[in-house]
Amino acid sequence: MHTMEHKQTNEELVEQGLETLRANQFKITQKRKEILELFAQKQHYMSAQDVHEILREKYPTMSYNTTYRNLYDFVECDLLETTEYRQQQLFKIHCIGDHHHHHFICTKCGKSIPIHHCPMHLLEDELQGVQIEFHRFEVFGLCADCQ
Amino acid sequence: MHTMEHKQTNEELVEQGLETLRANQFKITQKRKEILELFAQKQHYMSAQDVHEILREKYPTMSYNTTYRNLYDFVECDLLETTEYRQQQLFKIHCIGDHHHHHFICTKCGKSIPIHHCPMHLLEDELQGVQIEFHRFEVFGLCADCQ
DNA sequence: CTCTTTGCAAAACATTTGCATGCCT
DNA sequence: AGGCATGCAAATGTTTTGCAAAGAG
Repeated sequence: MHTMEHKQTNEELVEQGLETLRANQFKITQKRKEILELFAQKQHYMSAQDVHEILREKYPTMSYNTTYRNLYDFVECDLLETTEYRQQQLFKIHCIGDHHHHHFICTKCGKSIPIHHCPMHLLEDELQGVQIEFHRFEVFGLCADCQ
Repeated sequence: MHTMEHKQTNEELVEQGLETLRANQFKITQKRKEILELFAQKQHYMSAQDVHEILREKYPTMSYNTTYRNLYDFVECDLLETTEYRQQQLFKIHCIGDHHHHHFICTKCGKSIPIHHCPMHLLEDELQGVQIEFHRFEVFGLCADCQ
């Protein structure tokens, strides 16, 4: 069935990510793999600092810059999606193949829960004459584990 | 008719703002009036820098800090509402009495257009067990004047 | 071997705080 | 007069850039 969606394993997510990087002329480095693995494993929104601290555990010499630049490169490739919260950019893996949706985001741990209602189609009449670039719809609060 | 809403004039908006400040034990200064007048007049989203530059035209000695602190105080009083865009906090006057709504925001000039559809009530079933703090729904793009 | 990636360092930028002076009430 | 508001200056924190050395293909 074409509507049947396959739940991706971490390895598959990482492999798809590497494939995307290759397709975009990026070289495959151990650190890039590590970043992908982290995001495949922990599908929460994380700041560049968060990500960097975790990677430092494994690569104590890794510079913040490497983390930072890779995150933004990954966003360019659509491997990651971002949001901003309290003047910080937060990153999360972008599930390939998932249809358009939004998120509940835990303000404490970054956990995200998909929200499948999107109100965009209701606004065509309200927004005549403007040229829409993008929209964001996010619900913030505490997830069950953080209350 | 109780659904008839009165379109507020700039003066009324400013007067209401001053009243709110008094109610919150803030003193009325010329600069605070000026900030309120600016927001009453130009109901766009503006950064602290934007606001400050405009105020500097009238008060060349005014410090950025005064602008900054007043903006955040006004947010505390619910005189202004905020959003963040490209790592910057943007401020807009909060229309007292207006019912809950969201905005289209022009990425070039900050113009905002109200959107009256809010999808929050549709998500109760999707978001069980979480404690919602707030939500944001914003559509970004170019307004008719900026295309 | 070539071009990309990385580490180190520092610049840029917005936010935020401390303190002395000035102003509203 | 008393306490809040302002100006000045500097600290903070994240983002962003430059350049030389190291690594992937």
